[in-house]
Amino acid sequence: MSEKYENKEKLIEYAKTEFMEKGFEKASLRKICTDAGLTTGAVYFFFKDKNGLFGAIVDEPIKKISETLIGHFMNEGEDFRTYEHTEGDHDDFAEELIPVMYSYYDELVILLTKSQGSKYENIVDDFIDMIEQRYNQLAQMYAASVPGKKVNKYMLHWISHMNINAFVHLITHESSEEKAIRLIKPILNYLVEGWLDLILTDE
Amino acid sequence: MSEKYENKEKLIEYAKTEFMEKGFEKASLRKICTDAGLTTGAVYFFFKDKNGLFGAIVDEPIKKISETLIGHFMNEGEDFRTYEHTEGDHDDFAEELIPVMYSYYDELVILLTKSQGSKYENIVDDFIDMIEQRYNQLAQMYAASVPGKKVNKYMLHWISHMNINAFVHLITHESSEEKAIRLIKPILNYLVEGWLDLILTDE
Amino acid sequence: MSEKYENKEKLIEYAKTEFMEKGFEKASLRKICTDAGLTTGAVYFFFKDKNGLFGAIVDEPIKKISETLIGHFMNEGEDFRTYEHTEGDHDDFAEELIPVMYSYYDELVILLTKSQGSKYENIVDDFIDMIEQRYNQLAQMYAASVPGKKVNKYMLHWISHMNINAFVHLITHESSEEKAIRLIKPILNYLVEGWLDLILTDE
Amino acid sequence: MSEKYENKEKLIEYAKTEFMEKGFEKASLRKICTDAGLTTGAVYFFFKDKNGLFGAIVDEPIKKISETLIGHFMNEGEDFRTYEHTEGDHDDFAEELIPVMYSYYDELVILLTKSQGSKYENIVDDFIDMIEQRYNQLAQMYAASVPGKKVNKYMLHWISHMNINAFVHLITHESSEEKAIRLIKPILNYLVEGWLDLILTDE
DNA sequence: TATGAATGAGATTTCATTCAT
DNA sequence: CATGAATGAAATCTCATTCAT
Repeated sequence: MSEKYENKEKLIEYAKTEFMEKGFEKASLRKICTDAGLTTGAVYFFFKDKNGLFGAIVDEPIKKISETLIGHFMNEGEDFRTYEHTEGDHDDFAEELIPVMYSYYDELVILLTKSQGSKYENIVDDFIDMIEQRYNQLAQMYAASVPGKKVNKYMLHWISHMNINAFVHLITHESSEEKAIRLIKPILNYLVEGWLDLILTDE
Repeated sequence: MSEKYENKEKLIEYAKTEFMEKGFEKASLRKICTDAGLTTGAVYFFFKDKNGLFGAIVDEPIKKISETLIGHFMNEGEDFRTYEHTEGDHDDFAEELIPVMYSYYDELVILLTKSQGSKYENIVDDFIDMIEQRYNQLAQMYAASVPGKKVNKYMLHWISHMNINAFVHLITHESSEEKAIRLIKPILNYLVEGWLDLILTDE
Repeated sequence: MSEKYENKEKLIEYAKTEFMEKGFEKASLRKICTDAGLTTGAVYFFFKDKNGLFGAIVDEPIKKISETLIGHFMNEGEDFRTYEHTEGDHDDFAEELIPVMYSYYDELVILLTKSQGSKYENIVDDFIDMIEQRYNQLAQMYAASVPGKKVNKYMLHWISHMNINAFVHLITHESSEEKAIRLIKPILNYLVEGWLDLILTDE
Repeated sequence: MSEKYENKEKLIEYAKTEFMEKGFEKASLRKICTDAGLTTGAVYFFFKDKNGLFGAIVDEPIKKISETLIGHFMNEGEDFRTYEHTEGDHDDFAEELIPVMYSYYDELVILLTKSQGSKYENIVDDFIDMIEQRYNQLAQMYAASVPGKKVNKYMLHWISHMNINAFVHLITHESSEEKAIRLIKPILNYLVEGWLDLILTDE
């Protein structure tokens, strides 16, 4: 039973190494298989194709992170009454997301830095889109309460980009989860200071 | 004289198109040459290799931008007496850099988004390094004046990253130079607010 | 009992679809099995190999058609006294063969148009050979009665070819049995007109 | 100069052999190149792909045959006044077409019997279409002159098929041009006897 | 200046088939 | 009765690069 997925797991393991080293595009299936002691065709029994093998590595982390993002940014639903996020909010968010991220450390680094050429190459943009929608809601509410102002779409997108990027930068530059948590909090607070002002433009 | 490098220029022109479409890695030299009405070997007369051709597109913009960066961040030399950068500073910087960037619009977009696999794939990091050194000087000075504090290297790097990224994001999302200038100023001001605090950690 | 060969039948059914779509060569056993809800190896329990599976589809129609051909062209045995086939003869033959053919419509279309690469790829030639032998008998008799003439082997083969081809063309271009019967009769009559003359050459 | 296309010609030569032996589908480019003393990639310098290489063999014969067909079946244009083709007509046609065909003997045999899987696999149908159009004109004229009759499309197609097939059968069964000419004439005469009657159906 | 030819290495993918369980 | 795993061979094609001319 423990042997059942031995080779599949082996394949995934060596794939991680190869993708990490060379990136999706230049990674060689032949090498992965040889390293795993299997023949090239074996990949195609377990996975649909090269993207499928890559997916076997990154699909779960993507799912978990998406869920966390959705849970945090969507669950508050329609009934939030204030756009005043406090420091605590960010701390909670960080304390929820960082552990998820660091439990898939290798996988995430691969996904975020080595996916070019794969069908996941735009995954960061997807994450950005997710939070951008929420930020847009907040911004629109705020704009409605400030006469003569409207939401600046560029700034909204850039701020969303910055937020996601803070996490991407974190995991790609700091391998310790503990340190990561300590670093991300002030960063989020820094980013939140004045962002609403930045986002509003004269009508 | 104008005909002398006709073919070289043609090659560069079609290379831009191809690199823009497919990225460095997947771009086909054969297609570039065919499109230019030349044969494959021609590239190797004018350029060392694929990277050389890519360089013919991006070397000049890189040089100009580096000069601007150095000019702004280094020229002040040792004699600056204050870390208090004012809004005007950033505006000057933006008004100097943006025109340079937008005068190489296509080339820069290629460099910043399509260079993976080329020897320029880490160019953004190089830019970051350049400003990071200067920020480090400022931060060290500031730290020296605040007892019990030292510079947090991670934050320093991240802030540098953010700054460069603001420009990268700009040129890859806003094609109008005029609008770009209007957008970048509040962004730089936003970023500068509180960054020194962020960068200092308890010793 | 009806369930016993359920999977075997399922396999055959999906094989028909696949062979029809892609032809023997390009048909994928893996796809057939997947479609049938089974795994690749299953084919090799029920059938010897790919050709065996193909045979499971076409063997019965081949047998029935061969029998009809033999029955019609051989049964008359040695005792026919005339080479004068009348219209009625052909009508009888057509009325006997067409129903057999159309009761295996799908199978026959597959056999006649999709068997390239299989061991059945020359089946039409086999059918031709069968009737060619009989035509040869007739022709030799006729030749014997006409001084200075001998049978032209090429013409004999071509006429046989035409006859079989009339049926192949029919089933691959007309799916209605009723119409098929109406069409084949004048065709056979057309073909029989003057064929004996064609077949004889000056010695 | 005589060496200029040496390798290209060599490639074509060995391709003929390989295609003839195994058919388009199963033919191995690798083998063709090895036999020609070249590497696999060489094919892709001279030709677009496998179909391109096949085309280098069969394109010219196809063109010549099409021209002959068109010349014979189309040139008479609008001014033909009778549908009564005489024996001489067929003889002329045969004497024109057969030499063309036999001057591309190998190429045609490959095209007609080994093209399955290539983009030429339906070439025979194309030829049939060409003459079918002309036969249709003749048949419609004839039908117009016989009250209560109309053209039977199936018969029209079948007759066209028979005519083309007579030539296909010829070149694939008789390698001598001289004999071919002697054989095809009576065949065409045989086919033309009564074909108009066959083609007309009661309205 | 550039061509045209060719290399050589490698890429992903597909497939029928086998076999222990 | 059928699975699931894996093989092993081959397939087409693409590419940057080289080099004699």
